[in-house]
Amino acid sequence: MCLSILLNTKNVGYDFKNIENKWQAHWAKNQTFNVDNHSTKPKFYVLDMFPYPSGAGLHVGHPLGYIASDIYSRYKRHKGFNVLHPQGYDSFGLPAEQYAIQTGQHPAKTTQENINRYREQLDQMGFSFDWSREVRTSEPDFYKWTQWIFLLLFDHYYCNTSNKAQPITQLIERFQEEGNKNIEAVCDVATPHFTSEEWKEFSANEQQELLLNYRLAYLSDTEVNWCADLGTVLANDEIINGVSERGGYPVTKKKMKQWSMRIGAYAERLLQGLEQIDWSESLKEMQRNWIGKSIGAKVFFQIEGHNKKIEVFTTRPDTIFGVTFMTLAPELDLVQEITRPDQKAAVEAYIKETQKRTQRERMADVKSCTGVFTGSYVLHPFTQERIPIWIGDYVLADYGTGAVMAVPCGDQRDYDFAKHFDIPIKNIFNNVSIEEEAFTDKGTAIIDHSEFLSGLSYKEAMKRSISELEAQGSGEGTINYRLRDAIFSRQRYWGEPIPVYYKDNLPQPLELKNLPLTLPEVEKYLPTPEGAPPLGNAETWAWDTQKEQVVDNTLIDNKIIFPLELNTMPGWAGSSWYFYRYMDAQNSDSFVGKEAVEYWKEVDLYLGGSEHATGHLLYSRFWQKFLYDLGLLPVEEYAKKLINQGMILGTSAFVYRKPGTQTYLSKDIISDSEKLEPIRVDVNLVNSADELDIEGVRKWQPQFKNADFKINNGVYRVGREVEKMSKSKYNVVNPDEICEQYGADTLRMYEMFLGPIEQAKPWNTAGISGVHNFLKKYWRLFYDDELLIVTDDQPNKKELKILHETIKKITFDIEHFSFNTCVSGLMICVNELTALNCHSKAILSPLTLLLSPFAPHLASEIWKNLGNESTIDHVDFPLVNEAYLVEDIKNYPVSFNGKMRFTLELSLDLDNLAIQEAVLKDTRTTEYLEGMTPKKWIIVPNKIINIVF
RNA sequence: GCCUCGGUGGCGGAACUGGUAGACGCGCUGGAUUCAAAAUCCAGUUCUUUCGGGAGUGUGGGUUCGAUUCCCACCCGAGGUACCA
Repeated sequence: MCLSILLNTKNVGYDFKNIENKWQAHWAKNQTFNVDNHSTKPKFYVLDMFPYPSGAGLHVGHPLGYIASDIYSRYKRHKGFNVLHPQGYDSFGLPAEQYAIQTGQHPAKTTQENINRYREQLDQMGFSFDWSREVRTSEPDFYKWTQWIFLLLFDHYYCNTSNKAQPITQLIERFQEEGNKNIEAVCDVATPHFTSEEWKEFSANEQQELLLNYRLAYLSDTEVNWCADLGTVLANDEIINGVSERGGYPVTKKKMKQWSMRIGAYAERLLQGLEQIDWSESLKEMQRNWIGKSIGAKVFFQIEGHNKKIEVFTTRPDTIFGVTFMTLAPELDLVQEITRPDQKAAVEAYIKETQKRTQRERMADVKSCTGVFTGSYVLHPFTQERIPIWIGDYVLADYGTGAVMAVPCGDQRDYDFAKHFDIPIKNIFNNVSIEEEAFTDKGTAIIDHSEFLSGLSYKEAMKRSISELEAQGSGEGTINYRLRDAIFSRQRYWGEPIPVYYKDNLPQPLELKNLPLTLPEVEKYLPTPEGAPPLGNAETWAWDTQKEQVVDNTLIDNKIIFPLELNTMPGWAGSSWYFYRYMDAQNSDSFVGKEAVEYWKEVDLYLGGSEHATGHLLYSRFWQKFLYDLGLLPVEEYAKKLINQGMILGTSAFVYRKPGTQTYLSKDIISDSEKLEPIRVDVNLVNSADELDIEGVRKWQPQFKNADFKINNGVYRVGREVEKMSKSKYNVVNPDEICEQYGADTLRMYEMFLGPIEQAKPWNTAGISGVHNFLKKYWRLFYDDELLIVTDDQPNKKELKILHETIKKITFDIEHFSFNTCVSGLMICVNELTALNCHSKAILSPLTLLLSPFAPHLASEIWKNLGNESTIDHVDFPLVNEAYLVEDIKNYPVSFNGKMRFTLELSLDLDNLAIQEAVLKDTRTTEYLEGMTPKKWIIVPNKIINIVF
């Protein structure tokens, strides 16, 4: 017994613990991966999406992308590049705030603790980060510049003539000269026209209000999900079935004055920019769809007996004669104005109902058809027919104008609505039946019963209807984007303060020299009893315009001292530009120094999850384009290439409780008819055969202390389910334990071996021993126990072939981010060399370099023991010598007449590239080829052979 | 609902532009070594079979001499859906 314990604890041969401690200390001491902004080497910037430091610590899903980017960074260093590979923390966020609400601890404190834990875990895995450039979005030194960018956005408008952002001062000058009638600028729809004289007569406040309609950061009334009981605004994410996830309180829509970003101004450029970047086609497609460009027309419908017109956007102006009703989004202000007294009650009730539904529910629900008639009519622009106005929640207020002209014969949604409410349907298509469903095929449509449009195709009718609408002033051709302006206010504590104070209810920006405007201390992190954001709890949160500093609220006189903004910025603010800060993290004069940004320019490889496709990855492109317009950044797209890593899923474990009892049935003795409550248990209490550690569970949670576990054949078997890895699901697997048991190199290789980097996959430690065994086997190529057994023997051709095949494969696979097949390739190589009993230094030395990006600790140790003076980290990667590969290639893929392919076994006369003998290997095709005699053979070594008949 | 991605042995996955499906690893089976265990090594392992073969890459069709790969329809799973990060 004693003996076996002794033997088990002694690590024979590959002692990963010592090796890893040694090299991590070496890297830290020598700052091996700190990178210089002045280098003669070509630059390469590898960026990870920085983590949010959560209280659960880093789990095995986090490092997946970091390992991949680290492999690539190390590879690039071996290829002679000056590699910038930084890391930092996206340290503002909701969870820290919620923890603060529960415990009263300052979020800065818990964030710092979490960061310390993350750092420890990251260091343990041997990443080659340049930590001297670390950034944290919640540090005043960093958010000073986030606030500065906000001020820049506030100070600019989007000029459609120069097609870029321009200073607001320029706009003011033009207003003074000519008013706003001829100005091509992106602004709010409702902005009235004024002349130069009128502008000059406006009061200063009136002018400021008008300018807000043009600023890229602006204030406007926006709808939010309001939960009165929690006293806070909720994300759609936090709402389940119309009630809050926490507590189950009702949620309603509420209008609030909020900061927004005019991202819509950049819609077209965000779309066009996708063409220049090497991102996956699927991700670009997601962004395209999110931006949602559609070409169509605005049409104005005169409201009967009213001086107003309703503006609609339609992609099908060709079907304008098929309009039989109009639908408005229930939340439009206009609805109140036009509702007739006899419909008032029904409309009000309907609006109330809609307020309970989230937008997502409304979009997801296509089956039920709901709506109410307002009692009012609009007039058709061409026929002057009366068209009833309805409201319906399938129309969304923030897409287009929130109003649609309904053409039931040409749109299925309108068709269903018309059928349901018995509204007439007009068929305006030639020779098409609309008895069963709407006719939506644009390709074959011929318009009929439509005056001047009759007989025209879709394309012709589109053109003609737009020109007719324009001629009579009741519409115009236009382009609409689905992309909405981004709401920028958050009623939270733990975010960047918006550097603005209010004078006469108008926002006044601070200046750069006043930044950072640091977060005030508060007693409570909840909203105030009056419903103001948490910053409303601060006692020192007023701006003294003379002293230019934050002072006590009691001093507010609205002459010199004014109240500061209470909202904070959203999570995406800091993450929209952090990658530039890494280039020059210590710079206190600028967000990034000119020299640094000229050198690094842009990110060459960006790695992160695809869940950010339409959030972070769009917002950051928007800010990039804006800062580029101002001449602050050298490129319009910041990330040349992007790889999305798939999420690692956890395998949760369940025990099954009989309702109302403390009896739990083993999974294998449950009959189908039994209704049981599945309860999650910690996956760490279950072994690989799904057997539960019953005693462990009893200790784990009090509810199981006296539970009755019904076992089968002596074991309790749990149920399994794959879902998102999360602390609350008790399925988190921590990398620390694996590092402890197998070492970081094994963890790194195993995570890569698990599958393609871009694919989502469940975490399963079952195969980890295979990778660990590989590293042990690798070690044994070099050492007999502790003694180096590498020889100076000349390698034979077979060994050289194995090595060069592997070099070729690894190089190709790293460059294509196929790290799982890299690991396989290395395994095959080591197996073959072991079988040949190869210990030749000429083979093993380059092989060490191949291993280095994947298992850097082990590679470093071996490299040093091979007698190399320099450490392995910046040594040249081995090059493939094709000569070793060509030699005995026998199997060539063959194509006939450039079309068919199969395999041919050839004996080649390599000197003349002539075929000596050819044997068809693929017998299934011989039948087809019978009687055909080749006229010409075209041979390209290592490529395809073409045979022309 | 909509957008994007995925579905291959008991498991993770491989298969380059359509050409011997299941590389590599796990697990399992048998063997060697060992007093025994660990570790290591060797052999086998898609299913089925009357041992001739037959079936097989989510389902149903299509294109092709030939389909995991291309096209159409469907089913299931994951991510996103605008205040989680």
